[in-house]
Amino acid sequence: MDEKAEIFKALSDPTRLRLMNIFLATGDDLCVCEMTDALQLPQYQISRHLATLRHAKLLKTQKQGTWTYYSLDQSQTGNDSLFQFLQSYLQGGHFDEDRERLTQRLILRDAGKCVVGIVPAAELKQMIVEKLRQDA
Amino acid sequence: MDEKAEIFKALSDPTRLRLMNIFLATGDDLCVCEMTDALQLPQYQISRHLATLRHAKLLKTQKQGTWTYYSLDQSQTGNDSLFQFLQSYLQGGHFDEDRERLTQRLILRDAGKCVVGIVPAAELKQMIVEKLRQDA
DNA sequence: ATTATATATGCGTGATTGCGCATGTAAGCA
DNA sequence: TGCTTACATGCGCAATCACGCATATATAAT
Repeated sequence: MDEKAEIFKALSDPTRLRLMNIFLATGDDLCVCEMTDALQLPQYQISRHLATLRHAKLLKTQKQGTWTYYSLDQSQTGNDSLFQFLQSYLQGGHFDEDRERLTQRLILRDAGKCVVGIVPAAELKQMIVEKLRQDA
Repeated sequence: MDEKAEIFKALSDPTRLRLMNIFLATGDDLCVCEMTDALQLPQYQISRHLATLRHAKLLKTQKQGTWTYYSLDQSQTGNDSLFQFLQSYLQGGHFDEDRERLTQRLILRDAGKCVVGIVPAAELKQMIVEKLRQDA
């Protein structure tokens, strides 16, 4: 009971809901810099909120060199039904814009992995153009 | 988005989860004294938490004389799916005990309505016996 | 009118929360 | 070894929260 309350407390912040929405949208692993770019918030803020979600056992982490990948923690009992509910429940607001920015940002990945840190919003489009040219 | 966060914040407290569980269990209207007896907490605490849930538009109220009946607010968009999720999500812990105490307490109703205020736990069983004798 | 009852709320307190700023840690690279 | 990069965290502050205690409000009953 207290445990459930802790989970809802973790979901009781707009930034953390935006983070959860992003994970539910991709179903993929994401590193901190990608989420920082998607939500357009200071890195330390993203880090803190991710830690909160991890302590609530909604997310899990996996380190790969300097990069830390976060993803939905499917191992916890009840999380599956929670995630399924959230996926349909989180709509409207700025959720869609976050998803769009994330989609853009993920183009910069190489072989499915993040290869750059935080990208200033002003430089993203140019970098995407270069990336697409390289791939061709 | 902020609105959704507010809803989860309303759900981020053990006592409020117990209250929601009780409403989901009965689907019925309940007055403050009945919930006070079911959760075995001070009246002012129940009142405060109910106000929080009402402000989050999870519950609505309806006055009948001195009694105030609370019930699930089905009119808000998204609440239906939320309630459906919660009903299966809230299990175990002390949720079941609350439901049992509520079932007992509801026996004291007359024609489906509450007719007594807060009943000290020590007196409940005796009152139920009398009530059942009257009904027969 | 007065009293009793059902519910709500003002107030003070200790605890928690989110933010901003700065810095710490750890891994990769020159 | 030293520098850069990705991420985490200590600290102080202002805001919010839940509780306990007492009291206010409102309706009903005598």
